Amino acid sequence: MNRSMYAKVIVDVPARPTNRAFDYSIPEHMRELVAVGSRVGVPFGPRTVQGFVVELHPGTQLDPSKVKPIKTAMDLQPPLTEELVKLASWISRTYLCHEVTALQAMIPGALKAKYERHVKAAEPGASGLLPLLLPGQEEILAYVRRQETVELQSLMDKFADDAGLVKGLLDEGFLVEIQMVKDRMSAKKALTVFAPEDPSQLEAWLGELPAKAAKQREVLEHFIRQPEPMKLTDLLTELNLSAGSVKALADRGWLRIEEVEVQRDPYASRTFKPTSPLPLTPEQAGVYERIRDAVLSERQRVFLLHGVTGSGKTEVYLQSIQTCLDQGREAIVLVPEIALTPQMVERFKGRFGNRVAVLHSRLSHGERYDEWRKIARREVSVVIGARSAIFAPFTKIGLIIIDEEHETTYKQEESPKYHARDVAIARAAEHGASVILGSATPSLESMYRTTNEAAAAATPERPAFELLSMPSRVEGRPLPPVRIIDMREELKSGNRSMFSRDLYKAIEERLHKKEQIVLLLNRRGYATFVMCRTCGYVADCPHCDISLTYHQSSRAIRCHYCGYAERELSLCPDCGSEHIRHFGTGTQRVEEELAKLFPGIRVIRMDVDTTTEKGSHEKWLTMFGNRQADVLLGTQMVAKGLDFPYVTLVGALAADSVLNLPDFRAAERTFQLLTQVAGRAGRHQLPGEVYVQTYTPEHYSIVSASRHDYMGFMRKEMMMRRLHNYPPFHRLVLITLSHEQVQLLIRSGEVLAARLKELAEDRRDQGGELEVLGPVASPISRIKDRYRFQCMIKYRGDQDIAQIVEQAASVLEDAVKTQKLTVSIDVDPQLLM
DNA sequence: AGCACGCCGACT
DNA sequence: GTCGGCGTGCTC
Repeated sequence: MNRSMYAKVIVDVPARPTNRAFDYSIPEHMRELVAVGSRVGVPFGPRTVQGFVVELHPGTQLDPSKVKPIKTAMDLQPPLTEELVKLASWISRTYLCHEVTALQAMIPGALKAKYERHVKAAEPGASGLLPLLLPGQEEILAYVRRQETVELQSLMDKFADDAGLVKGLLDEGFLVEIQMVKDRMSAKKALTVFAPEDPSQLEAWLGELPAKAAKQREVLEHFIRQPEPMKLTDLLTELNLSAGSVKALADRGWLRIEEVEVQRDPYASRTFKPTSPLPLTPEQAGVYERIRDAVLSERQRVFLLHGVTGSGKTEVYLQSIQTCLDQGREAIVLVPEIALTPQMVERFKGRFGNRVAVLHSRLSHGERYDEWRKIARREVSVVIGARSAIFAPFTKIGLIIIDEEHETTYKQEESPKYHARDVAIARAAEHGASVILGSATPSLESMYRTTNEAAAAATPERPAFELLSMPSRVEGRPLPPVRIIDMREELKSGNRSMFSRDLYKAIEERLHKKEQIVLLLNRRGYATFVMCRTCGYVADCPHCDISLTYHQSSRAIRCHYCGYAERELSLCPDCGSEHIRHFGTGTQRVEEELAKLFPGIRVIRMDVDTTTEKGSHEKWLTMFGNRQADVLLGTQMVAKGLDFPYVTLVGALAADSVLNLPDFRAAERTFQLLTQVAGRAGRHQLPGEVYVQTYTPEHYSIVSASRHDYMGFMRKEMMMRRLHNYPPFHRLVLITLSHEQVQLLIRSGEVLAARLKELAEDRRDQGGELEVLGPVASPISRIKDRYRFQCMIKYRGDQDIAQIVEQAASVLEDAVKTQKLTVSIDVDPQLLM
């Protein structure tokens, strides 16, 4: 039997006309290496590109003479499972991205293709070429001959002035091009020494050694004592010898030296204290039993676990995972990047030991790749990680947990703009797995899906959720009392400081009692904007539509969108006045103020400016945990998941900072943030207290948060959303156009909106609810010198929105191609910026 | 996305 | 007459 085989390949060319599978034949010798999910190098037009095999067929619809063979097979084992390949197609249809973009998102960065173009000199006289060389070409050719092969780019760089000559040599065949598609990184390998299978042989050989070969003798004796394979470098250091002696033994065939893959284990040097399951409270037990039954049923079930902060959700997760593992299945746990702290990792490693792989953005390329390989080889059965860990290449998933499910980090802001929650539900359907969405403040979208109304409209694609509740904290500790402080009153009484009198007193008291304080201010830098008091000039970013933020430490004003920075202003660039003032308060300024008000106070500031360095996040938290600081001051990142027993005071310095954002979710975000940060206080023996400073003390999000009243907030917010046709009642698609020229942008926006409105009209005639808003300038109307306009589609139910959006977007195809207009489509956007 | 092919202006 | 500009169209 010698029937040919064909592969359908999605090539790594993210463009509309190439967003489909291309057929390739599989050469005989590659049959074993090419499977669904493999990466292959394929000829595509005049070049070679990487692609993913998505189907295998015994035949092809095309004229077989047009079908080219696959050039290289890049993997021994396909990095993607068939299920993931299918999922990529679902993602591309659901979120309107190129299929290859979805596939790329599923593999670690280390496996992203790296294209290399090399050249070598042609065989002299091979084709009877006459040496008709231009001046200078001889020199280039000689250079290439000396190097054997040269990377094309480096050759071009070296002979930059004569790029045309290089091209000429290539065209006329004096130079031959070799294209390579390579991994960006391969597994780390180490030479490893192996003893023979039968160790008694070593004893015999020991006698055969010449008397003077003392070092070789030592090596043999070592392997008699310890026959396990050993890394060559370790062996050399341990026995203090040179590689020669080991090689001599290998040459005799007594020992074997081989390259073996080694793993970079970021947690290798750490030991984790094993923990055993804790006894569950009746409340936890009730929830756990529901989940256990669902996991054992091997059917897709989605639970929304609403548990107040400190109700012991993590223990329920751990025991549910245990059930899943006992069944021989695997589990994925997603946590927000920021919550992926050593505290969290420790709990999982402590319970499941080396069956856990950890994936987060702070790992190096190589470390991340190695953790991923452990998953691919099924050496682990639990993955804990940030958003992209949802693509863990497991084959028998029993349980997927998304902790803090309301967090916006689960929505990827770049293409593919997927939501990990929806991907989790889709994977669960394939695996017959259960999903737990856990939160103290569930998103309205998830909460809505536990209602009867949603259940009635449920489809296999969008199943209804089951609500589980844990309303009490473990050991009956009360939620801390929350005091709302009206900052308008403070101002009236002449207090212009960022600390209200009550908060000031409370801080003083904690310092006295040697207890700890967490302060939240959702704004980094020193001041929000810089203004001249004489003429009103405000320092704006020259590339974005946003004011510059003053940073005390670098004495610079910076743009938080594009990174533009300039030196602080001493004189107004417009009027030359010296009256430059910094308005608004950022974390840096609070830090300074604390030092002034409470001499000797020890403050740890945590924001993106102090936590970019690898391991810094952990370092600060460890310091705070060891009570080496009195105050932990920071942005959102201090609100999540931290658990320190001596924290008895939490202060939210500007509760309305999020509330005033131009986003329909502003109230929800405010409620979530306040609830989360309040949950940091009084988690252990010492009772806690929370102060919320605000200029809008009557707003329902702030009042509800102060009463720990999620249900009250949720009902009120649901009403608002229903009234304005916002999610969860309607769904959204945001289309953002950007271009350097406003005029072209406005024109394109109008063309797009007109087409959308036409299509919406048709749809409404058929009974669909769908409205089109815009075009309007985006809230941030310019970023990095590009203006931005947006259109929004609000629609109801399970309409096929993809079709409409694609049809409408196609009217811009010309402008995209010829004018460099960019179109970005965001299905279910989380941010409307 | 690249890259080649193809059709019109300023040069030997 | 040729070199080279970048508009147009295809890639199994």
